[in-house]
This record gives sequence, structure tokens and C-alpha cells, in this order.
Amino acid sequence: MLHIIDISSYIYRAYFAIRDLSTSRGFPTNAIYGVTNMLLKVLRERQPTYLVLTFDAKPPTFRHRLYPDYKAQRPGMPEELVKQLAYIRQIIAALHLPTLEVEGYEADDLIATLTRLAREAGLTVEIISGDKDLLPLAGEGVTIWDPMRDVTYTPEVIQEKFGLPPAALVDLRALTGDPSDNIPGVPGIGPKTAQKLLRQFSTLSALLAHLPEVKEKKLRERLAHYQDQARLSRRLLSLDDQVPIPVAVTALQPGPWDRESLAALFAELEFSSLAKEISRGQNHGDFRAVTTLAALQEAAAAIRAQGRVALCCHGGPQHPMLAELVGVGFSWTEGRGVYVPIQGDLPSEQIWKVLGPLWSDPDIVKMGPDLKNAWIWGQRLGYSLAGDRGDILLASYLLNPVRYDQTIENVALHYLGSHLADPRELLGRPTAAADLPVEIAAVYVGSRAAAAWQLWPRLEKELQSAGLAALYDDLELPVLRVLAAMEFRGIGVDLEFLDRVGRDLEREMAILEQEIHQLAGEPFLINSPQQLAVVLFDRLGLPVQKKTRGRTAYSTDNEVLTALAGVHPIAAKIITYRTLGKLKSTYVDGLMKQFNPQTGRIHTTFVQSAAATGRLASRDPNLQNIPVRGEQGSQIRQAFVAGPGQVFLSADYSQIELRLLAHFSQDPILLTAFQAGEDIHRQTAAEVFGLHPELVSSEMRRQAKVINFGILYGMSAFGLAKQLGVSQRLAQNFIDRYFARHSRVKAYLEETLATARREGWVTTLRGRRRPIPHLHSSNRSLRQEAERSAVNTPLQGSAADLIKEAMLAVTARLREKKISGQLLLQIHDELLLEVPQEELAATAREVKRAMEGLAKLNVPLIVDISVGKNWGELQRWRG
DNA sequence: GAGCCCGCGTAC
DNA sequence: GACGTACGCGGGCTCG
Repeated sequence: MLHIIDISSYIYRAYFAIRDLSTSRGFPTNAIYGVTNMLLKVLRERQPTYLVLTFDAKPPTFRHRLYPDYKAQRPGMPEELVKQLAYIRQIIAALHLPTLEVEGYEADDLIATLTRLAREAGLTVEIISGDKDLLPLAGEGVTIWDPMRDVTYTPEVIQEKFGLPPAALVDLRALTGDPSDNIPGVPGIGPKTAQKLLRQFSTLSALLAHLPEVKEKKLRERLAHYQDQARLSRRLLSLDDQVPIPVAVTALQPGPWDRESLAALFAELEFSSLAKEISRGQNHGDFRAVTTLAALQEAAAAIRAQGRVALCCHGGPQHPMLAELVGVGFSWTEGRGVYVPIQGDLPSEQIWKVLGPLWSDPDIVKMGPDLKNAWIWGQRLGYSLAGDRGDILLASYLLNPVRYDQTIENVALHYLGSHLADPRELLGRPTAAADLPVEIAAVYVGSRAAAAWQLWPRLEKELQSAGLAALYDDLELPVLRVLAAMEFRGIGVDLEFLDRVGRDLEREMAILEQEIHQLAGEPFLINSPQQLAVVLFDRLGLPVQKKTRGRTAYSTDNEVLTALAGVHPIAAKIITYRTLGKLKSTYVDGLMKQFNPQTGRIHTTFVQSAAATGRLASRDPNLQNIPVRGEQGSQIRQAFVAGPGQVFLSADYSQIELRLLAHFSQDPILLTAFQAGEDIHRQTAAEVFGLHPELVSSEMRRQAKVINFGILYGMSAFGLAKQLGVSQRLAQNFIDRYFARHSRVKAYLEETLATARREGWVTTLRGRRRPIPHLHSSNRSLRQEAERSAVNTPLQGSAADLIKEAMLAVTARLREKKISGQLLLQIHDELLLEVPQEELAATAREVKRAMEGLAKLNVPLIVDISVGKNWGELQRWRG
């Protein structure tokens, strides 16, 4: 049997049938999804031997020449659909499905011709279509199936449904016409009349030849008057089964799937269910648990002989400084891995006697999904990881920081097309690491090690060809080691102090809660924006300020409450309550939960493969957003304390993004200002307010600071006006004056955009790349968002490059000078170190030199140093 | 009860 | 709709 899929019509149908399907980044995928689903369903249910997908050729076709108005009223294909076509073609190619497209012909004609040829070759035919135009083709050995509705049309079904044989359907529509295709037909004749006429005369030509036999006068005259038009309609509707087809129907056989490409496409399109479907039955491999010393030694010898190994540590969900190591997976052969349970029958000392030397052998090259994790776990047990080389998530991140969340599952799916099963799938229920049966853990961990083994050579090659190898080798991989040491060290926290702060907050909140409920006249959850909105806007009848984004709910955010503060006393109390609640839940409680009693410190996780710009992220807890403003905020910072005899040293880059803007734009005024050590915000204020710098008030300087940040973020006059509380007109005036004065900045931002539009990505100082996919989107807000990312990323990302270099420079410098200070945290433009009191002066000097001396920009890099016993009370250091 | 989204708020 | 990059909380909803 030959299966002919009328793919063009399904593309349209899927597009209009499925609404609102798009990737998390807004790329529409409704048509791609619908079509792919349909194709997989056909393949699954029909397992076709012969199959072809027919496409419409681009107009004009012979019908247009016959009748210029043919389909003339059809609007062009929607842009949101056009952009999906390339993906559909790629998926079809990866499924290895034969396609057919012949210039000058519509898909319907190809289908008619293919049907004839297949029948002549002795094949039966199933036409897969939802389009009624094809029903006339039904006949002996030819059926039509609509998989979306799961309806099959045979001649009998058609006779039943339309009261006419299939062939008569063309004549039927020639009489009734079809407004959707601009087929004129005979005006005034509908389906009922047409059906009656055709029952009597069988065909249109017979009808027209025997017009006098039509009894009703009106109808007869009408037919006579419009008979040419009916004949034309008939010709437009009749399918041409004589299209020159360049292949034999028996050559139309589907080939094997290209699972790798499919997986990559599905990952990109975020079709996780389809990804799972195509990888079903994949992920085979040989993953065994090592339970005897002999087997462990054998594995170690094999790894040593191979000289390379992929490793994957398996432990609880907490930080490796706290969780128990449950086991380690190793892979050094494709598709195979071993799993060494640490808490099994073999004593862990015996295990590490074998594993330790491998771990620390620089000549055994290591790769893995997360080498920082492995580094920390090893260090905690007394074995320094050496030979660390291939971090899968890091490499994948550099190749495309925004494609998907960087997980070994996603990367394996993208590059290998293999689905890594999680405990839920392996065991049928979600299970904690430590509770997995050892043979299941062997598969779970071993398959991840094996994926890393297979992925690294591939990723290494891709880094090379993308020009990202140096970024990986010289910046990111060394930074990974520094981060591992920082996490390992952790930061001291005064738990009692924090607890006291928490109790104070609780007390204050309880009072406020009472007062707020009193003012509201009823108790309610102040933390529920939903309930709060009811209280404020229904019960108290306060004026609604704005709605929340996307939804129809009334916003209760700080801006709204601030506006209401002049109207009702409840507003100010809610603001305070919110502030205190945030500190209590996120910071006091959140931090206390993360305290590690074994080390007396908090160990964050720095995520090197998260932020699209190249910045780090910090989590569990996030130590990059500890409050700094306000009395209460400062209290939280004060809970972070240096160890006995030590102090904190904070080194932060001054105005690093504005300096990078000066460097990239070569704006002479910015360059001069930074070279002369001017106060940049004061200078901006002088420019936009048209004053001498000495006459700039602190309020003007504050406003100028907002303007400067706005430039970095691509802010509009609207946003600036809102932020400054001035009219949009005035805000636009500020922006105009800024750009008039800094024409090079304007030119630079425009060049950045132009390059991004041309290349599809933006780059940073050290060659980091971020794709910017929506610069040509027809969706305005999506496009503008892309534009803001495009102008901000080179600045934010280059700053990220520099602070990472600074981490390496500081580490190297201190080691070189035999200074024992250690990095604890990186907060985007700031490094926090813990330093012995007596080495403070030397450390401050060396850190400042290392950081300021690392890049040759056209402006100086300035580092401000401050020191203190805790993080909340740092004092400026003047060396 | 787990998992997800939303609204909101903290940092740079 | 309107300012870039993150993470995490409580509420509330869905799903099993």
C-alpha cells in the first residue's frame, strides 16, 4: 500500500487548530507540533512500506493561468506559520520521509497522479488528508483517512454521507462553488439543489447537455446563463492526474530515523513528550555495580590503561559539603559504565584506596556532567581531583547558553539523541538518591557517566569550530576550579545572631499583622496578593492603580502601595510587613536551613552554566542577593562573619559596565571622564541638565544615575519617566540630550544591534556568544525584548568575563605572593575574600593590583576595597 | 502532597 | 508593552 500524506493541508490545519503553543522563549511551535504529532501517529499506526508527503508548489499553478482570481481572496500565509516551515522540513528530513513537490502543481494533483500510478503498479492507496477536495479520488483500492478525526472515507462512506458517488463530488462543487477557493459555481445553487440535479443527470456535462429537461424555469435559466462559469469551475476543481512525477512510486520508502537530529530539534522546540517518544527503547547500555574489591581493581586498571574516564558522583540533593556520597559512576567505553556504591559491602576506605590515586592522577583525563561537584566531593574525602578536563554542562553552555536548561539529560538528548531515564522512570516512582536499589543506581549514574564519555569529544570539537576553545580552556575551566574551592570553603555565619534577627522580625511582624487586620476589618493572608487585592480594592475601596502583567488581577506591588500610602494608613504598614516578611522567610529562615553544622558555614552552589550573559548564578542559598540596603537588610549581612583572627575583604569594580561602554563605543567624552577619574553620574547630570558639574545637586546626580543604568539596559522614555517620576516628554528630552552629547554611544548601540541582526548573536570581550533569536520577530514586544538583550549582553557579559579573569588573577597572585587569603564569594562586580588580619595590607594591595591590571581597556579599571569583621559593616580601605 | 505558575522582592 | 541578568518565597492551582 502507498500512503500519501497531504502535508501542506495539515500544516495549515495544525496551525489553526492548536492555539498558543510556543517555546518558553516565545517561538511559535503550534504547527510544528501538530504536524509532527500527526506524522508520528501515521507512522505508528500504519508502519508504511511506501509513503510520500506531498507539498503544494508555489503559485502560480495552471489553475491561476486558467482563472486569475483562483484563490485570490486567500490571505498570505501568516508570518507565525512561515517561520515554522523550516523546522517542519527539518523534522521530515530527520524522519527520512520521502517528499514530493512539482513546480506548477498543487499537492492535490500530485496525489491524483500518485494514486493513478500506484494503482497501475498494483498498489492500494491510502490518502491521508483532512481536505474534502480529495474525496473524489476514493474508489477501488483507494481510501482517504483523516488521522486527526480518525475517519476513513471509502466510496461507500461517501455515497452514504453525500448521497452521491465520489466522482460526482467534483460536479457538485462545480455547481455550488466554493468561496474559500474563489470557485464561482452557479450562483443560487446550493448543495441540496446540486445533489438533486446530479442524482438525476449523474454528471455536470450530462446536465448541461440536457438542460431543457430541467423542470424549474428559474433554475434552468440560471444554469443556462452560468453554464460557462460552471464549466470553468469544473476545470478548476478537477484534479490533474498526469503530473510528470520524477520518481517511481515503489521508490517512495521511508528510511531510518535520524534520532540525533530529531532529539536536537525536539529539545530546541521543547517537545519533551515527543522527545521521549522517539527515544523510547533507546538508552541501552551495560551498567553494572562493582561490589567486590577484585572487580573494582579491574575497573581501575582498565581506566588507567585507557588514560581517560568520565565520572559522575551520586549523592543526596544537598551540597556536596553536606550530603553523603552514595556512589560514583565511571565510563571509559561507549555505552558502558560501572557504578561503585560507596556505602555497600565494600568498606569505603578500601574503595578510596583504589579510587583515590585515580582521582588525583593528572595523567588520567577526567570528564563528567559536573566536575565542580566531583572536585568538592573528592576534596572533602581528601582526594584532590586532577586531570579535570571536560565539563559537559559548561561546554554545552558556552556553545549555546540559552537553548535549554543545562542538564546532562538535555545535553545528551540534544547531541546524542538519547534519553536518560530518571529514577521515576527506572523504578516507577520518584526516589531519593540514597534509596535507589544498587542495580538501578548503576543504570542511573552509569548512563550519565557514559553520556559524558560520549559527549566530551563531540563538545570539544564543537568548541574548537565555534572559536570557543580558548574561552573554555583559559577562562571557564580554571574558574570552575576556583569556584569549587570557594564552595568548599563556604562562608561563616553567626547562627545565634541570625536567629535573634529572626525573632525581632517575627515580633515586629506580629504587631503589624494585628494592625493591618484591624485596619482591614478582618483577618486575611497579607502575603496573598489575591486576598490583599480584595481587601484594598473591594473592601476598602482604594483606587486601583494598575493590573498585573498578563492577568486581569489588580496589582498590589510596592509601587501601588506607595501610591496608596497617601490615601490610607494600611498601605505603609503592608509595605513594611512585606519587607520584614521577605527578610524573615528568604533570608533568616532560608539561610538557617542551609547552614552546615559540620563546617559551621554556609556553602552556596555557584552555577556556571545558568545566566545567558555569562554571569554566575548562586543558589541554595543564593548569596548574590543578600540585602544591602536598609537597617534590617544590613542586619542580615552582619550575620556573615569572618573566622577568628580573620577579616573580610571586599573588592569591587567601580562602574565596570559603564567603563566597558566607554571602551566599546570609544565615546571621547566617556573615555576622558573615566581617564580623568571623574564622577560619571555627576558628569552625566551636568550634561543632561545643562549645568556645571559643581552645580549638580545630589537629586540630579541620582537621576543621572538612573539614566546611565537605563542606557545599559536599553530603557525607553516610558520606563525612564516612570522610574524618575517625570513626564515622558522630559524623559525623552534627557535621552535626546544624552545621545546628542554621546553620539558614539548611540552609534555603538546601533552597530551592536545591526551586527546582532546580521549574525544572529552577540559577543563579549572574551568571545562569549549569546544567540539573539527574535530580532526579526513580527511580535513587537518579543522583538524589542530581543533588542534590549542584544545591547545589554555585550556589556553585562564582558563584565562577567572580566570578573572571572579577576578571580583567576587574584588566586594566582595570592598564591604567588604566598598570601593565604581565600576567595569566598563573587557577586558580579565584587569579590569577597577572607583574610588573616595580619596579612590584610598586603592582601588588599595585591588584590587591587591583580584586578586593576588584568585588561588593557581604553579606560582604567578601578577597584574599591573595603574590609571588616562582618559583611554588613565593611569600611573603605585606604592603603 | 508534589510540582508548577504567579506575583512579588532581593541583588548586581 | 515599556529595564538587563539572576534566585527564592508564599499562595494557589492542578494532578494523582
